[in-house]
Amino acid sequence: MSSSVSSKVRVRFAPSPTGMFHVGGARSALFNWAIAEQTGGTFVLRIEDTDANRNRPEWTEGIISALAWIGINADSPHFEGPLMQSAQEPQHRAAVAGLLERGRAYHCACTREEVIARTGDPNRGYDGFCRDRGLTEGLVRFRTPDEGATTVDDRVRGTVEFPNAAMEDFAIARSDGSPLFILANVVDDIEMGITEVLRGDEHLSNTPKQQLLWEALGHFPPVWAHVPVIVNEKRQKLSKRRDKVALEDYKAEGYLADAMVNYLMLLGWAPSGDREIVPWAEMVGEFAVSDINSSPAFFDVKKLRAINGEYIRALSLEAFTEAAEPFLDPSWDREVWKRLAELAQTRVAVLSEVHNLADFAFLDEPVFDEQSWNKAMKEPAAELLAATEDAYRDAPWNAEELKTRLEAVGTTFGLKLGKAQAPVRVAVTGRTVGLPLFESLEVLGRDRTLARIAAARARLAS
RNA sequence: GCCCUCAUCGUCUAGUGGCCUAGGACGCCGCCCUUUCAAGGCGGUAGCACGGGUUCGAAUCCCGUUGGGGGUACCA
Repeated sequence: MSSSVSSKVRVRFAPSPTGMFHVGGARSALFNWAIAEQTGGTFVLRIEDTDANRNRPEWTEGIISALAWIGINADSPHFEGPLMQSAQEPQHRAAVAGLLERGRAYHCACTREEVIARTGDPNRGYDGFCRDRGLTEGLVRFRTPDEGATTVDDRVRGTVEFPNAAMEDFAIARSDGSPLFILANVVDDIEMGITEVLRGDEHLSNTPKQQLLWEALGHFPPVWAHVPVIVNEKRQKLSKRRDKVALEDYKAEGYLADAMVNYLMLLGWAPSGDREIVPWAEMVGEFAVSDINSSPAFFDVKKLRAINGEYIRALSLEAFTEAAEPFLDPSWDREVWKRLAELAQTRVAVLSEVHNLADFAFLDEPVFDEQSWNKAMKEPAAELLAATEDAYRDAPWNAEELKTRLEAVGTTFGLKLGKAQAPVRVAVTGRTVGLPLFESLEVLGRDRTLARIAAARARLAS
């Protein structure tokens, strides 16, 4: 067997471009990226596109931009690729030919029905019928050992033994000669000099087969690390169909990349001490594959939201104002938005929430939330609104003064400010909760404020 | 069915035989602050799946049970 002379760490991330890039993949990529950065090694992106009819070129672009979003940048010196697996087909075929030649693999012409008919057990795997028939066509199977066990040394699971008797002679190439995932994956890893394979747990049962392949191909297997899957509230592996898993959706909702990265790293791994909000550079410094948890982790959006909120609040006002930009209506006056941004920053957990918080300032008239209206517009709302309108007509237009005047109005009705402000808030913003009222009024301006109060009075009267 | 695997508050986790009366965070609840809502501060709720061992001593080691998850394609 040959072994690598170089001690340079080479990891890889090998998604198949068959759908939206999802959070589980993102976490695996992040773990690999952390290893590459920490060791000064290389992260190779390989697109596994051997299943031609399930691939679409645009998915590849999506993967690259999604990786870039979470900081895995193609311009980094640690980044290599993307390599298309399909381009490696000659090497795959050569490997199959070599295995065939050395008797490590053989052609098989059995159909599944025939195998079942022979074994009488649909659950049992292939029975090895064609092993020594010397066929020259049909799919290609790898000859697995009949006895003993294949031992996989995994950095997160420890030593895992797989009895060879339970391992069927698995297929490595289709009848048309095209390579199958299990083979192509190994050949590529060998070609690319991969030293550590960190991937999702769902591949653990492929590992003994792949390890056999590495050895049969004349190489020492890499260091394996299988990270637990991410599950939904029902404790099942996240699925593209059932669960909200697309990284892009989270981005579109207003999750910050840094927050997403921080959260994803916390799924199955923890920084030292009682810390959770940790910048990437620090996490890279202390990340260790052997510290990764071995039990499945639930993707908890509530926690993600909380972390995102922390990151949003940690932003400078300028950065926040800018980050929220994609979530604002194009028609909104950005100067007005700038005055509102400061008030909104502590009140959103995801950026998309700024829209409903700020919209009142840009609409011709507020959109009334019925529940809010019914709750706030009770006695003596009509009179209070009238008094407020009067009090505001000649008021110096600043938040402090507006507050003082409404406070005075409230007093005449025996109401504290908390109660007195409710009808005014609903009249002006349409909702019972929102940004601080007097600052909002200051931004809105006298004319629009008075007009809205008058409109609400009219609506109340009818 | 078979193979593999996992098991600490509802959730993510700390914990690697005595520091554990099990720590932190999210969530939830309460209080304070307060023009609503947040933010912030303070406090509370809640957990070692079960049963056997090993040991002076077990959340930590071993065995079993139960429960969960993954795999079992001429998919990746």
